Amino acid sequence: MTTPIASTPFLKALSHRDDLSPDDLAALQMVVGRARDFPSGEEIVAQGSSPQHSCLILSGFAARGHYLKGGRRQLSALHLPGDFVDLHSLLLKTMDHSVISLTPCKVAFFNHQTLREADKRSPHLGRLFWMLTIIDAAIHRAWIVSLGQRRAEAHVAHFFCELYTRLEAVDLVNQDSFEFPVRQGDLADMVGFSLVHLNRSLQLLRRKGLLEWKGPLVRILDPEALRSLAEFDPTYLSLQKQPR
Amino acid sequence: MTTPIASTPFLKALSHRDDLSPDDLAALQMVVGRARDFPSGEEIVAQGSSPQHSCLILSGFAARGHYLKGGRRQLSALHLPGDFVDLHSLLLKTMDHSVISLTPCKVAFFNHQTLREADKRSPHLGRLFWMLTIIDAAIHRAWIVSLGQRRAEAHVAHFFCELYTRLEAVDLVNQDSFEFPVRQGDLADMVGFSLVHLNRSLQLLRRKGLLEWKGPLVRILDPEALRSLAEFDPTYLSLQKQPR
DNA sequence: CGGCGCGTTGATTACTGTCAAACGGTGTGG
DNA sequence: CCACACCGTTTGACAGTAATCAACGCGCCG
Repeated sequence: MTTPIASTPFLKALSHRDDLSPDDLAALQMVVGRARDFPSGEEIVAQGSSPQHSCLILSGFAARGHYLKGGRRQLSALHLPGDFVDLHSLLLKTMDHSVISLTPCKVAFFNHQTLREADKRSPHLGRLFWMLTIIDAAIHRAWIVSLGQRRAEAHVAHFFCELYTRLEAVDLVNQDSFEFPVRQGDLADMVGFSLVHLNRSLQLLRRKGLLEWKGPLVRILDPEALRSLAEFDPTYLSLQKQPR
Repeated sequence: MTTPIASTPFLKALSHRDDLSPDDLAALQMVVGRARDFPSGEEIVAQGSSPQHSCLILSGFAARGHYLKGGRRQLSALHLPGDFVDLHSLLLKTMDHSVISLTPCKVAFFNHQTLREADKRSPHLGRLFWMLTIIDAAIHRAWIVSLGQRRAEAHVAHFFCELYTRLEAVDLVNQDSFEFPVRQGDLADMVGFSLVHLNRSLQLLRRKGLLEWKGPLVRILDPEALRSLAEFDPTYLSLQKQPR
């Protein structure tokens, strides 16, 4: 089974940042990869491996996982549909972490060699790939700020502001709500505190009427208050169309 | 005043990761930039600005700073001699954070246009630039893991393991010691805890005989114990020569 | 109906932050 | 040469946030 790289959310993510020339699109067309389904909680890319492919999330949520002794775990990134998850394995050779599915996921794999050829054909497209990895780094920095400086409630608020904004960019938001069928334990491992404490932080936000999270559905009830509580500034997501 | 990009530590950092072809070196030669001195505590690149240049640390220590309301601040990265600090501004347009000097710094600035031309002349060199930004991202993830999962003592230990390894890669380590003339308050803002608590964590490490830090000089007394305490695995620094 | 996975709650402990003051080295001026 | 001010480090006491341990609730499925 084969799918064009032009998965809808991926194209949306790109075209939010820059215009795609016919050349870019042509180069994109030549990059096709096999798609594969993963159940929830599966390892998509293994820590320590040296992938020959980079993967793109077509649907579902995935994360980067770092495992420590004593069973502790930190998730250093959340990836959503349209995210080119491990472009960096193109240059880094050996994975220092693993990529896991947090929900059932459909994932497309792209051969590194093919990606290099696409880059040669359209250097501009190559720069856009570079840009995607740089935006990932910017998101990492935002997480570092939350982890280091925000207390639990504001940290969680910031997380949802980011999620809301990123999902909006790939048209996965409906009015004020979106699907987020992730377990609280996984979110706890992203924000770096215990499940119990995360749960209590969520309740604070709920009781203040800022958001709702029932089953798989999140509703952002008061985006403005949420942003203000989190001191959220979306600049780092680079959601502006500009020549790159 | 003008300096070749071929600052010694920068070349060392690159050649630790891959061989440089004559073409790469030629392309590197054409990229020259003005060097400038900054006193300690100065803003090198301002948050919110849209730089036309990317900067490379020739000497001294710099950091990325994120400022929040209430005077809180998080430093999301530490940069040492040879680090190409804001290559990402080439693609991101507007800075979501600032770059500041933690010590007196000599910094070289490289015009974006020139960098693009060098990339065109040597796509391999361009890939190496990309790689550098990807390694920065890997370091960010390592910091996220420390912030989220390690308690103070291990977090600081991990910080010094990383610092030691990165400085070694640019020949700035002498036996078991290196210069690190940074204030504890700045380090506290990197690891995300209060100055008082950082100070106490340092004392733990000292009392255990793992390291010494007097004035500007750090001595790693027991690297093995330090690594073990921190669960430090240098894979993420990609210090292996491989075709990229 | 029982078991299971996930969410929620309570009680207690431990870690980290905050406030405030003291200490020590260094540079300047009388 | 000493007093003094300044900056960064260190210490002490206390408050507050988050982790841990353990149990309970609840919906879903066999």
